[in-house]
Amino acid sequence: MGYWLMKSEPDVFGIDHLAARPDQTEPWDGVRNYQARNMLRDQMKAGDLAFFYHSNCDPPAIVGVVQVVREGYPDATQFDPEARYYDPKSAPDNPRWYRVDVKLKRRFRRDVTLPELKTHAAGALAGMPLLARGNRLSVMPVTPAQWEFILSLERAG
DNA sequence: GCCAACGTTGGC
DNA sequence: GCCAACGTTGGC
Repeated sequence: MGYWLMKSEPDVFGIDHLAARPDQTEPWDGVRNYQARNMLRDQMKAGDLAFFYHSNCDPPAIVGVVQVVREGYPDATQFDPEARYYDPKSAPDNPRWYRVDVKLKRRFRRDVTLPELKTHAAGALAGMPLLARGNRLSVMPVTPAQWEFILSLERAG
């Protein structure tokens, strides 16, 4: 089973929005970066777990866990001229962008903030893309060891 | 609100 | 194919 981290801005679509959705499930759409697209399309499997990360807020933090409940399929918003994420260069017979469906698994007992994560950047979380300078990937892999360590941080707080 | 980092675009 | 210009991300 794979582990991931997925970023979203709480003002746009935060964990509260996900919690309010029917069946607490939502398509994770609007990803318009090829590296992230490849992970959504090719690597994320049903049953995989992901940290839900709030970005562009104070403080940025991991706030919960979601589960992939539908594997990669074409992101319909790319074909909708009214949609914010419309991509006129993407052809319906050869979709450029993909999404997965995620379901809220649980909220963290407490937020595990980016500053807290950073205190382990040279230790247990070394090499984590989230902590790399200038990182902008909105979907990224998490190793099993990193996953367990972050859960231990949550429990320790 | 600022700005560094990064990906994409498009002229050549 | 190079690279400058531009737009976006996201921490601060």
